[in-house]
Amino acid sequence: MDFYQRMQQVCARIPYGKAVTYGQIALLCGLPNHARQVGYALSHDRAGKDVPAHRIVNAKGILSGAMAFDTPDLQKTLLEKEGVAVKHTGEGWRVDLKKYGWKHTLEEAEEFYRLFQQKGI
DNA sequence: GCACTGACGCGGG
DNA sequence: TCCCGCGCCAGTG
Repeated sequence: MDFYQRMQQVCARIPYGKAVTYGQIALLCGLPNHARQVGYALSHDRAGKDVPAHRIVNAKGILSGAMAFDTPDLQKTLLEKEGVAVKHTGEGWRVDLKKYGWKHTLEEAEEFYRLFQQKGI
């Protein structure tokens, strides 16, 4: 099970209407400090094309919007369609991670990873 | 092997 | 909260 396969498994478990950060994805894969690889993987479709990439944002909750989607507003549109409020700020479109974040604490993330390991993934 | 790149993260002020 | 600097690491040429 390599990094990209794990990523696919983790991404597939992101709940509808929630947002997660790159760093959390890496952590849930059991590989801390690999946030950049998560971004790389998504932008190059290394983790499969059916992952909910629009639910992945950076640590501040800012949408990448780096033309990685077909249209610049696609990520924002998809999130709003799921009931996630997206607010425009100086840095770009931002979601409230306090409200819509999937995992809020390190403990929750570690617990999730333990369950992941038990399944042999 | 080397240098550079990037959908990033974090601590300090 | 915002801004800044430094750290991080697989891919790529």
